[in-house]
Amino acid sequence: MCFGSQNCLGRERSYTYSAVSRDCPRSRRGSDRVGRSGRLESMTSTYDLLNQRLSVAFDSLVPGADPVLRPSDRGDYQANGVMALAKQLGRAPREVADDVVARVNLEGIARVEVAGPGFLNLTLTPGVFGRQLRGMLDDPRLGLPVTTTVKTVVIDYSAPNVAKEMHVGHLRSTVIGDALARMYRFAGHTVVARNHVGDWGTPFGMLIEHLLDLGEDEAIASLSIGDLDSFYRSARVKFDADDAFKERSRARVVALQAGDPETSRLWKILVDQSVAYFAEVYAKLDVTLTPGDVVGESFYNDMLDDVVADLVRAGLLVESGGARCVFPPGFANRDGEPLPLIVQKGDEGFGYAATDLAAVRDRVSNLHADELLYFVGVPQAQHFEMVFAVARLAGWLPDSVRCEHVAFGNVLGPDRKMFKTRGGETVKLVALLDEAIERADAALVGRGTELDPTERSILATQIARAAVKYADLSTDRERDYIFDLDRMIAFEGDTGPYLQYAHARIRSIFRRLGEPWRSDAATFALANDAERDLALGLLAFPEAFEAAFRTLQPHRLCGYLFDLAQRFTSFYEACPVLSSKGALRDERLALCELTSRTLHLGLSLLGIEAPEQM
RNA sequence: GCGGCUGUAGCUCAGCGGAAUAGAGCAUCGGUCUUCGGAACCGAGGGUCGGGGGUUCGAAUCCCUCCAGCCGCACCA
Repeated sequence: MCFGSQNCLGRERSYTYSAVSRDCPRSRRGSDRVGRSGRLESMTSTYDLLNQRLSVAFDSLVPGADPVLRPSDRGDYQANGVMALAKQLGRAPREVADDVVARVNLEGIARVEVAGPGFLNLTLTPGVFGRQLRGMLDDPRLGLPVTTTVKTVVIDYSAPNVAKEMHVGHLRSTVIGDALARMYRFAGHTVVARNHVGDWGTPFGMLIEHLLDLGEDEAIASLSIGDLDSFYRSARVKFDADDAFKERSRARVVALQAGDPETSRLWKILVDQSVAYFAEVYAKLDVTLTPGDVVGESFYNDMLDDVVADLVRAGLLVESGGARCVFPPGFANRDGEPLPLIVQKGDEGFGYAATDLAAVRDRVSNLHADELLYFVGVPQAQHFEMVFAVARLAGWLPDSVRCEHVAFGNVLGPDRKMFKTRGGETVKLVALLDEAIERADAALVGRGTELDPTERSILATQIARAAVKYADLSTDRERDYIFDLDRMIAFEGDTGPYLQYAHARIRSIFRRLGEPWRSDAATFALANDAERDLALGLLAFPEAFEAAFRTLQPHRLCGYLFDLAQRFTSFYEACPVLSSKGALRDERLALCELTSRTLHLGLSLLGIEAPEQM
């Protein structure tokens, strides 16, 4: 049975692949180049290059020993693994260090020296700089690899509620989830985005009755302008104050659950209007979610009986206090008694645990997911632990499937309390974005921009989005974070606009250049320290991406990009580009080109635009 | 009570698969500017890494304990 649009949309969609982001360079997949040998080869990052060579030497002393290679302020990189190795071997660290140096082959790659208790400080050769930078220039992916084992990854994020306004609480899930979705797609995986909207449950009785009271046309008009909160609130007020309305609402819930056609039609109106509204918000946020990704709770209605049947068959379902529960081992309530996951409530209704279980089951068995990622706030940590535990007990979730609750902290106001308006209400997401846009626009005006109002408004929107998203993405997900518009929109320091500005300045250089420029002739002498520092920063892009991707922590990529932007502005101050001549000019232009592309790609992986001018 | 998260410079945060002087942004103070976009750059001051123990040649990082704050803990999602 197909209740409504979401269900249909969900099924209509091919399960294999959904939205490609507007700027997600999936189409640019082309890093696999045909090398001199004629084989398909992918660029090896500088870090990997060093690590591979060092590992050979370490491995010859103790199999599998890790060089512990890190960026360094003493050299370009340092390897700290010698001390641990020495301990295992029971030898003096300096002696082991000398031994490693004697065994390692870094010919033409780096100079090594032993320092301190046994550090290996590595200084890259000019030759390796030249080769690696050239490799990046010729690679649209700038050295970021494409996976050789494509996985199907289900990313569950955003999850607003039907007939309810999206508020700041949805911001983090939406922004962080979207960034990871983009990163996964870029890495070559198949992403199935799932927007698990709240489209089912008892509130829908009152919402439908309220819709009828208003009249359909009136209700649609009210919902389509995005005034969801007042719609919901009005329904709630009537429900609390009017017994007759309350009675109608209850009856309506029963009708909805029974699949009454007229009730389903009315329900669908609510859902459709809300989904259309969400799409507007996503567009405003520049997030890749589409209505096709909406697969709400109701989608799983038909599967709940099977979920229960499976649990019964597995002997896991226990009746307790009138409800049907599973007691996964290791969870206790406040009295120290086993804590249940309530699958079916005493009134026989299903709660969110049942839906979440059905979703796991569906995503593994029907979508053939290799990974399940849930971008949901940290307060739900225990809930997900229990759901995953039960799913494993029930056999729906094999160990081979990576399943993670990618939690994030709350959004707090500048007073460190949950972010609310003066009146204590949740802050609408659109109101927040509009405010940011207004401030960005005012900043543009204040700077005496020459853009016409239309261009200016587009730019202000891009800047505002960058400010808000970067602020959210650039700190460790799991911590609560303080939403302070003043700081994030300041355009100074570690902010999205600063990164955009760095990028725009580079683009400006190429605009001034007038003629088209090709990097083919560029070579890298890196005579100036600022040039070398910038180059070193450029080479580190693959590690930064890899770290952010592997740990599902976009803030690592943010930190890298900010560092790169700083290296660039230092270079920009110290090294005139356009007024330099000959090979030096080409070299500097090439560094500009690479920096520009790295910032652009890096930001796009975070879901942040990089305008050509600001 | 049990479980989880957090505590690093005045403020906001990195760093936490242990490593050589604990980093950044903002704010403060001082410099730079007839040159590619000053939304910039260079520099300075500012920290008993919540307290205390322990492991280690070496701890912000690992272990124990205490303190403070936030969150979750049976039919709302």
